[in-house]
Amino acid sequence: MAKVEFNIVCTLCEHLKDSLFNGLNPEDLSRINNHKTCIQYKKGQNIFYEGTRPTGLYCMNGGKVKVYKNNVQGKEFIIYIAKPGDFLGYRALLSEEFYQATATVLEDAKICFIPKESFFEVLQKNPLFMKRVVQAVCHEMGIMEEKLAELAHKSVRERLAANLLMLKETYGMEGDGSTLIDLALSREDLASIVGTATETVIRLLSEFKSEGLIAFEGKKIRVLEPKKLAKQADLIIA
Amino acid sequence: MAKVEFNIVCTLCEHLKDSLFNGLNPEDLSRINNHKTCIQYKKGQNIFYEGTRPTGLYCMNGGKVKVYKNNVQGKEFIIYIAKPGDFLGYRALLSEEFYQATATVLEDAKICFIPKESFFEVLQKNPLFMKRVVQAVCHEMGIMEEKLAELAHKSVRERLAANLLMLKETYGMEGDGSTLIDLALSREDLASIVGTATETVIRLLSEFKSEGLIAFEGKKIRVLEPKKLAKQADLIIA
DNA sequence: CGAAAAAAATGACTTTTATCAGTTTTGAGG
DNA sequence: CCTCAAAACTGATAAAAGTCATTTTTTTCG
Repeated sequence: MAKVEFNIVCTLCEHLKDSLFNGLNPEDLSRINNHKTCIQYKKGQNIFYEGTRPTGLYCMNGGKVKVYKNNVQGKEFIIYIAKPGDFLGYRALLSEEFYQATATVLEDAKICFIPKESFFEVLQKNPLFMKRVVQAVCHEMGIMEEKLAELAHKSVRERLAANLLMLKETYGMEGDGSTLIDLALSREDLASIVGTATETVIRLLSEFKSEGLIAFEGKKIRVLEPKKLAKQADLIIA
Repeated sequence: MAKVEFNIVCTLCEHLKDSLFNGLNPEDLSRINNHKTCIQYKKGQNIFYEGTRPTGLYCMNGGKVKVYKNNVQGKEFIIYIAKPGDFLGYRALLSEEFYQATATVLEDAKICFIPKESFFEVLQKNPLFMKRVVQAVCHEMGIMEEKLAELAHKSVRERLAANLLMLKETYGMEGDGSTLIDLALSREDLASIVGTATETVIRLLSEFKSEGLIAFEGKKIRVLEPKKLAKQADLIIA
């Protein structure tokens, strides 16, 4: 598949406000802008592969990308799902290690690539930017600690409920008193997020549906009763 | 319990070489040194609590400390075990959030406390130090991603084997062709590391023992057959 | 539009692991 | 050295979740 480039100026990027680049001085932003390459990806294309060396930073301008690890049997575990404004692959870049995960496009995406050198230059010149990146990384790490504990001690039902609420927070679109999770996830992907088998997710989703907690809307899920879902997630009873 | 202080000079600290402070210029190291408070803790004492705000950085000079989260039912999940030279509580400090975990002494410990201001001052003045901290945080995050995937898709037996090998790498003491894990962990703590029930750990450990993979030495575990243990962990067969 | 492939769903069955209840062993402190 | 409590261990049982096989539905694309 040929790479389809597109063009955009960082200062005019509609997602700048959601990005770590927000607040960067014009000079540094233009340095980023002048060195970046912007590419359009189709669903299913890979951005980077586990085991390869990062050569720069990806910055999401559109679409959704899953970042996941494959285990020996080929089972996926999705670490996170990147949306416009998010950085992609910065962990391995900053620790100067190989990628430990693979990134694949879930919904057609526009992604800008900033070469390692330009990113590091701006990072080193700009302590405030560095501080914000560090804060973001450490915040991210806190989320992972949370996930670890959740994975260790919660049931699949609880984890599914918790993850639906999390997806609702991040990708939710409000509408007629409920929230649509604006993310076309397959049951298999949802299972890879929760850390369980596809069949189990299917069964639990239909339970949640018959209990009136959620509804299906095409490939998407609508959260009808977030509070009841939270009860399922929090093990208040069990 | 009264706090027992002790005194040590950073430049003479035997664990400096294992620490992120290693390579710091004398001026900055003396700034750290002049502002630190060093305290001795007994087994069972807490260093900090989940939900409180960090006021500085802890730097381990002796002993072992577990950092863990409690779930609703009071079940622990141990995120990591800190040893001399390690920083403690830097994640929440850097992201300027509350502690998300609690730290409790496993083996009598000597820990130096560096006030937030001094740490940040050195961090901001010293880009190279900042870079090393960022690298360390990002490396740590990679380990967590690994753990997440492991927790999601490996069986308890596999996880126990993997964690024994990990503990061997970090706390191992070589001796007569095998390695002693120099860490007095209760079965309960080991279960909290693996993310399972105490009884399950006990059963699996005695299986590993009867298969000749490990041996018990007082409260400690000796790894006899790391390769066979790795086979158990890696799901090469299953 | 229609055929083929992919995804979702359902059912039966098995395995893993948690839980509970009880016993034995160990270790700390008087 | 003895007592008591905590930790380690054992066994039985139940629940949760994975796996496999099969069907139904949806999607893709020639």
